[in-house]
Amino acid sequence: MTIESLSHMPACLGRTFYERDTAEVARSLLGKIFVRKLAVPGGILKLGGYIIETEAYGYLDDPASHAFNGLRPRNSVMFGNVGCLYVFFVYGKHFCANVTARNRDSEAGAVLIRSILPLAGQGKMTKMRRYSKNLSFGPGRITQAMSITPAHNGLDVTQEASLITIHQGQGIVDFVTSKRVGISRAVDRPWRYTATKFTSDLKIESIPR
DNA sequence: CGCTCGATATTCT
DNA sequence: GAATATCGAGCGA
Repeated sequence: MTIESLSHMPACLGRTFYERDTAEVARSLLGKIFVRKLAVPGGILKLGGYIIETEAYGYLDDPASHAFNGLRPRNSVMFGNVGCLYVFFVYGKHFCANVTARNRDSEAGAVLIRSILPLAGQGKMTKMRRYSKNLSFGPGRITQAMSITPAHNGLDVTQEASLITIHQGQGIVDFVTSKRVGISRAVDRPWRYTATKFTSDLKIESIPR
């Protein structure tokens, strides 16, 4: 199955979807459809794809989380409403996109969107990337391919009218859990989730690096 | 294929 | 001053 256009999408996921344990939301986001509406001459172009890799970042229980040391200018969105986009700048060069999520007992948390399997707008994403055919496997590559910047920090992804939304997808039939990458603290937490098979006949051989 | 390294803003020590 | 939720170039095999 392939989706040529994203013009007939189910309603985007509501607030309550993100009001659960951060790790549970991270796992649940696998197979959902991430949509970026891009203003182009003549209308709106939809870029989108299946979320196939995520990581959960908590609060006081997670020394690797930006929120661990408390509220700062950069991480303030992690302490705000759930279902909002948290975009941050890393290594002086790249942006990473997260969605805030936590249960009612926690005060901060977010899910890093690490990889997306493109379904629509591949041509535009290729132009945005320019230097690589790897469109959207890796958090920095996703933000470049879909033109996501700190200008979108705090965006509410549960509102249909938002430039970035997340929708119900086909679901997945299998995924693997592993350790998070690119961190040096709390390295043993199994809070990375990678889809390995979808309910449709889509095939994911492996995520190229 | 794998390894090393530069870029360089924000935060931490 | 050091580390960092990354990526891609340059190198050798």
